[in-house]
Amino acid sequence: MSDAEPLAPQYSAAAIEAPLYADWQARGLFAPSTAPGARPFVIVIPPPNVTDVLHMGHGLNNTVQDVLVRFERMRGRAALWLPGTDHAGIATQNVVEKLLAAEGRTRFDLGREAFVARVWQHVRAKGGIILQQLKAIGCSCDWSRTRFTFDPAMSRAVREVFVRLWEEGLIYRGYRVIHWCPRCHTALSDEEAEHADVEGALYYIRYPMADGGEPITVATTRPETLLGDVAVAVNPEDGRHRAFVGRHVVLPIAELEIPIIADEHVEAGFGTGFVKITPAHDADDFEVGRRHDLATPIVMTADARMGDAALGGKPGGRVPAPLFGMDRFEARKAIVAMLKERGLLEKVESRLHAVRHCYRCDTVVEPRLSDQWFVTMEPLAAPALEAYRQGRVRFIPERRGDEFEQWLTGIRDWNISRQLWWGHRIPVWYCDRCGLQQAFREDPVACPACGGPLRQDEDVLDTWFSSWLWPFSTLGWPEATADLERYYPTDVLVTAPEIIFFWVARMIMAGIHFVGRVPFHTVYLHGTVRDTHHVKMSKSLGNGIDPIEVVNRYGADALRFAVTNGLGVGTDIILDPNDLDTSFASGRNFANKLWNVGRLLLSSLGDGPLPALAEVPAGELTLPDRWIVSRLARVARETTEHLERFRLNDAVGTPYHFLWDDFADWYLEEIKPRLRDEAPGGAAARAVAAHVFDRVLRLLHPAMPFITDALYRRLPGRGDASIMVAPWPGADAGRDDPDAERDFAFVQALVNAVREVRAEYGVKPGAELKIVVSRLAPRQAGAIAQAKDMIRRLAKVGALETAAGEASVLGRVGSHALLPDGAEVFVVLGDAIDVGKECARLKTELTRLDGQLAAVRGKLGSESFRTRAPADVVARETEKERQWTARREALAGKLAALGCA
RNA sequence: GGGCGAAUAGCUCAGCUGGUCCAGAGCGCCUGCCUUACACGCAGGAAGUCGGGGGUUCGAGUCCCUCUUCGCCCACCA
Repeated sequence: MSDAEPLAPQYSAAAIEAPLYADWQARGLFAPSTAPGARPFVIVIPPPNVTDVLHMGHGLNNTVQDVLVRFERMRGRAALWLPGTDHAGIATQNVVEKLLAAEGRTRFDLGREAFVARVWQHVRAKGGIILQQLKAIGCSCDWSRTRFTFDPAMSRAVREVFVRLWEEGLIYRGYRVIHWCPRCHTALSDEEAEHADVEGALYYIRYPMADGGEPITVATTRPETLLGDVAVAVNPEDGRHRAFVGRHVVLPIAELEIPIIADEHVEAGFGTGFVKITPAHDADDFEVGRRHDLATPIVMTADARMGDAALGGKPGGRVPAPLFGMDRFEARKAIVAMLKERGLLEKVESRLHAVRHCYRCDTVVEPRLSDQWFVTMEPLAAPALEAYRQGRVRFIPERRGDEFEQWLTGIRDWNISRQLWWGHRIPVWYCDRCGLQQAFREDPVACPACGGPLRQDEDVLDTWFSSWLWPFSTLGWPEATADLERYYPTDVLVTAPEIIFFWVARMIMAGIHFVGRVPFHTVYLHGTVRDTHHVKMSKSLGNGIDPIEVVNRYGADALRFAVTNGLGVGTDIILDPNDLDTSFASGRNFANKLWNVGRLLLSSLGDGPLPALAEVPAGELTLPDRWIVSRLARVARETTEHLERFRLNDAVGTPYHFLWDDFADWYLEEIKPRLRDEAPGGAAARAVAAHVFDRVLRLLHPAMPFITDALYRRLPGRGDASIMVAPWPGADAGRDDPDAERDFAFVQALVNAVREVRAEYGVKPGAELKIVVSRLAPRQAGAIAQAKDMIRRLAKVGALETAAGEASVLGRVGSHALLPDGAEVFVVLGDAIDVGKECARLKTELTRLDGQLAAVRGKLGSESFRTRAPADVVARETEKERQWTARREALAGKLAALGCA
């Protein structure tokens, strides 16, 4: 890739992107600058699951990060974007278990060691594909620092953190009801058990009184847990039922006598007022049971089949033979049928209710009583809340901070143990001889207390227990490395809002607790990629768009343009998976436009070095030159500000419209004749065009890295320098020139007016017209004089006359159009004129003007407006009224002259 | 059940501190052009009661209330 190669006539993303990426890598441009004084700017990637393949969500997430990183790199920061992957405990284990299932085996057939080896084998063979795919979309990550949450170094950080928390007394073992996924065979945290509405039923079941009295009725959505009931509870304040407390009922099917108790937990007004208490199968009931010292019989196995845990693998006890081994949902039906048969089913009401589901496999989660490891979160949450309230970490959009705050305020302890094999094994050892139970930094050989043999806890840690350390474990913590010193804390975290609690909040807590500083000052939460029905894109729903396919068809730049251009702060991205052409048309079109602008310029700029803009004598700059340079100044400022405010849509849209609407449609059209050999003004035009194009390429580079670099390198005098490290256009990008902007706007209005008349009257495209521009202010006359050739060419005008006052050419042979500040243009059409049509045209204009005038006069006529509105607003309205009145008079004059009715 | 957000052209969205926005863009649509950078283009154009209703204000797409519809987050009423 060098500037010696000519630009291909046809833009081909495929032809430029891969070689450029290889070149960036070969030059080491992704490593943070070591220039003295370069302040670091750091982003750590939200590590995708190691076995993931890129989907649009990743495409969006990583494009945003790359835009920010490239922007700051160009601004001279020592930009580091640290990449990596997550071992993703449950997800990855599931993937390999599925592979085994295809072979007709389970992980238990292999055993723990062989299974873990198998997962590693899979990860080594198939893992990390996604990192290669990130390269295809142009991500400028420092690949030399790639991390994996299961790397030895990361594992060491995990171990250190666990032991520290242990030493601080913040880790404890708890026997309680947790969320259990019967399919994944593991406990889940509260966050991993997601609510989803399910069409269910409320079953009203009669429990006969042990003393033969009238049966009571209990309402439940989960009849299958009935066998685990140990009591029926009523609210102590419930007048209707208070008398029942202390009596006993006969638990149906199990045929056991259980007491009726009183507990605050029961809502008196709800249902029948009687609630079955099943401590081993419901978290609330567990608390009730604890308060009343009740037994906790387990009647379901780990895979959610009926079975009395007390009896091991045998039927009996609370679970009678016909139900034994039955799946929970089958059992629900069976138990309901049995109750019905016995006349104990009073009624069934269908009901929509929220049921928790496994976030990895979507199986309905089963509350399960078991021993698990927990982290006491409150002491970690308090400093995080304080940091947030002090503004040491902010959220974009801001409202997401409220969610964060709310969650931290009511934080619950974190269940960190998983009954999986793929993950960081819990570093706790047990001594069966002396009962020691302790966490170790290094694997122990024998019990430090009694010298007896030790066995390690079988469970592994929640995958998020390694993720929450990511911003500092990746930089070498717990070692005091140079990287940690230089790059921590990081700057911005870019991620999806659904991960705030899983990850963002915990990283903030961990950063403060273990390193002493918030891990990033800004959390930018972008939207979700959805289809045209606003359904989140996902592989399982089949409504996804494969970003790699988009790259192959339209290029990474088109992909990136499309996602950033559609990205308002906090809004979702809607794309149509059934119409890639439409979804990515604007990006593809724009890339093509850029390419062709490049072709035009490169064929005209010559090979020699061009003078810098500053070296062109001011006197040689024409009105269009000054105009485009002034526009550029503003566009550079605005683009910078949009990026600083994370308004990516505007950050892309601003240079897009400048390049297309101003630079290509007007400026390039204007300078075409000047670009011909030896044409007057050519030197200035070349210098200005090269300057402006160079700068707009830089402004677009963060969003469209490939095509901008491909073009930039070929600009004269660039040698082979990459735009990646070209300075970001600052105050020196252009030169503000309000006069030039106003004058050029007038010229544009004139050209547009003539074009409209041409279209209106169907004038042949090639035909040159005569126009007379009249009622000109001196400044406007000057503008026309400066842009005469351009007006002739762009409006196809053969003869251009100007007049300070009223034009002498009037009558029924042309069309009038009004220009800014009272000027007007008369387009001579000769016989082509249609008086009726012209009258209609002018009348439409008059009607519109009258409407505006009425509005502004209404305002000015209002006493309250003149006294209460700010003086500058009143002045503005007064000026409007003056101008519009003048226009109206001019229009009325034309109508009269034409003899319109 | 609690909290939050959004409703602007056929579609996807801008419209940032209420007044130069007589309501904008991209895609789509209509008309005319292959004008030697680009038809993935050029020029022109049609298209919106700014979800409904009420209010605040001299003035509201922009602020407040309410209704409707979508969406998100949280949640132990079985």
